[in-house]
Amino acid sequence: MRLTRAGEYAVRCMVYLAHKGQGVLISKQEICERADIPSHFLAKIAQELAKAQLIIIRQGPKGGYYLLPQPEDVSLLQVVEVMIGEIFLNDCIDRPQSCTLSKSCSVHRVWDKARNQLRETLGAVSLAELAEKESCIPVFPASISSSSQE
Amino acid sequence: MRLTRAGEYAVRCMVYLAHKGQGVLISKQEICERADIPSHFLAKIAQELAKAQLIIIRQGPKGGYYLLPQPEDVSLLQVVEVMIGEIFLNDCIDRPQSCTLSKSCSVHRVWDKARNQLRETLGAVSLAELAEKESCIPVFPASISSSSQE
DNA sequence: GGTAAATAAGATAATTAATGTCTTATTTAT
DNA sequence: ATAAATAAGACATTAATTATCTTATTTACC
Repeated sequence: MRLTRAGEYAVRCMVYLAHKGQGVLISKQEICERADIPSHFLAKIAQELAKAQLIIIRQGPKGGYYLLPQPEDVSLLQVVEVMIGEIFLNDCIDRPQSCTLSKSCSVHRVWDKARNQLRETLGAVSLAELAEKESCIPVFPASISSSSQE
Repeated sequence: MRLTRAGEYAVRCMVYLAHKGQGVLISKQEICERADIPSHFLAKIAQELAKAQLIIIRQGPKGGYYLLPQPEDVSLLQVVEVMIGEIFLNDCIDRPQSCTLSKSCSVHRVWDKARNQLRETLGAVSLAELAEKESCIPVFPASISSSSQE
């Protein structure tokens, strides 16, 4: 019951972009190096983020990614669920038919509550808040090392 | 980010035993059939529950399992964590060294809060509560079908 | 337009975790 | 002593995750 690497990488990428500001194009390479994400892995992650309309991908030289919505308008929950799918915690919440009683099942109700709380907590915080405070993702506008990964 | 089958089975098994009452010996076969758990899989799960002092295993003819503590004294969280390990949600919570700033990282703080909430919710409900109310685990003292799984 | 830089897209491989099964050993009621 | 019941651990299968590789496409710049 843990966030996947892909989910973790997506969060890092999004926080990094949010820190740079909405619409600011950043090269994939810079993101990889700064947020410590394997280059090809980020490519796949970015595709999903783009499909979900969270970023825009620009190809070609001077290409890269930029944040599509305002950082205030994207929650941590959104980013996480784009990557790992909707959070359910327990199978019987996802597929009510897997459990005959669902609605009146005491165990079911606990998982339902836990799930709602979790989604609420992750949904209450925006990329803007995450980016404006100090975080593990190094964002200072320093020079990028020239050791490419690609 | 979902409870494993093993975790789900463990909960079913424990709720079933709790419904029967502390100290009441129930055959493994009965539990398997009623809670719909593959027999050999339950064997492994039971070993972990026993190691964690949640049940006692009796071998031999007329053997089976019974609840060691009072149902009031076992939380859903305990059962779940015996099976899947301590819940962390995010790697950086489990291993603070995986993230340089940990304490002051804004992302870290959200996961920490979410984790605490989740563990609190699961920790607040006991097997006694789960067993006394209606649940998906069929517990009525009916006859067991004679079609053995073993 | 041509070229090179940058990312896309999808296939594939490697790794790890989860699930389930099988075999042999041990315990215990009768 | 025997048979019933579970233990313990090895093994197999499946699925998910993570990562990489190859080929294709886009686009800035000459």
